[in-house]
Amino acid sequence: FLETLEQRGYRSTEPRRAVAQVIANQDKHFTAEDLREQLPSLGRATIFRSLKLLVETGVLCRVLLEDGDLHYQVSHRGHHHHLLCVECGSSQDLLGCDIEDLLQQTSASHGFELSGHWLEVYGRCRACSTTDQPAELTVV
Amino acid sequence: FLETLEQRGYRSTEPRRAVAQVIANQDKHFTAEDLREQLPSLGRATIFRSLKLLVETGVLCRVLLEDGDLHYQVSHRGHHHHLLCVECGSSQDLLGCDIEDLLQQTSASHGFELSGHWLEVYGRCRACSTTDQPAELTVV
DNA sequence: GCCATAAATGATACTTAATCTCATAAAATA
DNA sequence: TATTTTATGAGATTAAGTATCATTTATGGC
Repeated sequence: FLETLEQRGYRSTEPRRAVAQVIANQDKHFTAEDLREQLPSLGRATIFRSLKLLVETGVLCRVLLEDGDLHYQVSHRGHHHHLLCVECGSSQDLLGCDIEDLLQQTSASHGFELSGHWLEVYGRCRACSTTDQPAELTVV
Repeated sequence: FLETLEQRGYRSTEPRRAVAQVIANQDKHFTAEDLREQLPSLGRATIFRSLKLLVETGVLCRVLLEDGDLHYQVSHRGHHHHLLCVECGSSQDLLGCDIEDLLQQTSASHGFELSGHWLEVYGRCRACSTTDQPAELTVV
């Protein structure tokens, strides 16, 4: 995580190491506030600055929840999408999705020069759809 | 616009008519703040309450801009997506998109029970891609 | 048309999320 | 280790939206 920073000329500081440590332990998407709770010694601004930096460098990506909330999660490199479980809050990455081609065609037919897109997919993960009772509604 | 309200038992009030009037004249997506500027006589809360109501009843839909900003625009009924021009801020609706089927398949192969999705497509509209110079960068 | 009542409004306080400012502290490197 | 540049933290500030509640307004029965 920190390597990317160094490559770009950013310094390896104690707060940034702390942030890296915490996000590495995160198994779900999280908010800036989540980080703050786990890193009470860090200043507000530092948390946000770090998050911004991490998104810019591609270490984190942003996840749009169904209710409009914006969360963060550790990112796989490159463009990808998320399958977000609306019950347990887990997320899987969607890598082999052919949506690009489809969009390219559709856009072109509207005279539109495609430059990017944002896609989030919501549903229930395997674990949650086999148990009828939503086990952990409070997690999200 | 107002018919929907009446059908649901909401009252047709002066402020709501004013909001309906203004959004009908909107040719692009807009923010709550935009409305406020055009309706300075209305209270803050009323604007937000109206917007919320209009989204719930399907008259408006929310649009996620590339930079994460959330805007509103008049909605076509039913599920659809937007082709958003990143230069002039215009948007076209994408109705005949087969993405559902594709997502359904992809999700299933991940053991995922699909329940919904959110898609925004960014690029340049026909007008902006023919002129090399972005005519109105300030609009968005 | 008038009145009672239920709902909507507006002013303002509050909340939440994020950014800005700037003096201080810490890294990197010479 | 001294210098310089960058990052940090505290707190003020902004922005977007929600909550509260007294006042106003629409609506439906009379």
